[in-house]
Amino acid sequence: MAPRNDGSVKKLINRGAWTAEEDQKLAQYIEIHGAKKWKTVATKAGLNRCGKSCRLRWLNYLRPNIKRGNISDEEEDLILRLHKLLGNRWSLIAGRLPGRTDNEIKNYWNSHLSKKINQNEKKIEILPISKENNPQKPPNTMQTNEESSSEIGDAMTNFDVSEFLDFSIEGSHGLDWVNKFLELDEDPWLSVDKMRTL
DNA sequence: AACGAAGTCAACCGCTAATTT
DNA sequence: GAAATTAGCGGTTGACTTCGT
Repeated sequence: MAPRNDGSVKKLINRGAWTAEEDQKLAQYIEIHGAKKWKTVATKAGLNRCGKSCRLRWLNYLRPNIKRGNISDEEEDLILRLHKLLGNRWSLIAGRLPGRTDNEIKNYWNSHLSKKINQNEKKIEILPISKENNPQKPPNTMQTNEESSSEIGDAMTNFDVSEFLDFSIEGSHGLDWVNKFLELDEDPWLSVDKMRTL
């Protein structure tokens, strides 16, 4: 990505894509001094970048244990389900997917999953309403988060949000918690498997 | 092979919340 | 308690890549 030209002549702050040299400088500095006070990191590491940019680069790319590559089916399931529960709270969703960043999940959602859901919505719209299929709900229940608030509300009555958001709970990054919280989602109209087959 | 459209994703922006002075 | 600073979040942008014609 080429550096952007915002017309500023006061201070030539680097923008755009990071070079390998910048990455190395940032990683080395953080290894020694830790990842805090990003403004200081930017200057002390000898980076002609703003602190914000350094933080983002570290969190989304340089941080250890970053998982790179394709999102697995299991992870996709998780994202879909968590999004249903949490909405666009990407950092919370990312917190439940070890090695994945909020930015990555947000991008994945916008480029892959939102389309799938839209397609599914359209499919469901043209289906005739059938009590056999879903005696309790109309077919058009693949709604947005705003629209689904009542459903989320129902789910919320069955689980403790604060507990859900408490990352100190042992095993919160494992799969046990997934079972605990997401078994709630038994709605056949929202089956992730269904969406994947689209 | 050339071109435009669509998709992808790293990075930036603006805002709010939290923390420090 | 107020102001300043820092951290963090979600939305958006735009360069690059891939795909279709």
